[in-house]
Amino acid sequence: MNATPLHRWDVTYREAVAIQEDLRGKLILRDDGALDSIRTVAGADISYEKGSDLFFAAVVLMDFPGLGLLEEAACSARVSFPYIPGLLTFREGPPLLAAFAKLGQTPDFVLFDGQGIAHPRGIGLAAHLGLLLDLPAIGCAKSRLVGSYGPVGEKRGSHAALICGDRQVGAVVRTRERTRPIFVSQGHRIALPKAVTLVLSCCRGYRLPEPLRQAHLAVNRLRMGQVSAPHSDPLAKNR
DNA sequence: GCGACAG
DNA sequence: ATCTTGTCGC
Repeated sequence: MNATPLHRWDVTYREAVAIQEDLRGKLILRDDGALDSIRTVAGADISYEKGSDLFFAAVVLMDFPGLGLLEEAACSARVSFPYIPGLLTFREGPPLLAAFAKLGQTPDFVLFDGQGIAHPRGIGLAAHLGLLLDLPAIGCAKSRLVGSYGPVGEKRGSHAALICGDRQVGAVVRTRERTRPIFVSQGHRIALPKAVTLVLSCCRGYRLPEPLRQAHLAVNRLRMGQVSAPHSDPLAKNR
């Protein structure tokens, strides 16, 4: 019955690959009905000090399409899995999921800073975590992991297909003029056209969509040990 | 064997 | 990702 082994994070390289190969088939790459009436969006990011195994993760929840901050959840955690291209999920996944667990509300879709299916085994961080969270998810990477693409138009909103093998695995999107494009790919429960549209509607004059920008700012404030939220200490629930 | 390589 | 200083351009 249970063809899927229990998911584990303390794995070897080989086990991690096996988990990815097992989970990739469970991804849903079509638009989900939940995307018909979007009210909220979340963005998540990680930050840590060089050479340290103490990671900080933050998730911001914003209303959509207004993009006003609704909630912020954060967490710190020890990480031992090294950075290996293609296995980023096993390094950043646990802290990110811990932060999501503290979020009071469930977002209608999530933006991750990493690849969705534009990945060697078709399941990057955004796809993997979208699947585990069972939420529509989109991968927004700042650089390429796999695939090739042609020139991207100069205007905001222009995009080129990201091709890997004989498949389109994503889109290279110009979210801001005179700035390098970002790599958008399906994570889970969403089709590519909608993913591109949503990412663009989350941009507010910056290269990165607002949920990811805010999560990035939040996680860095956190690491710098600053008091950020007006109402609560993001790490208060840890104590 | 060599180059590529999300964060 | 992080480190690191100044600097060029809109």
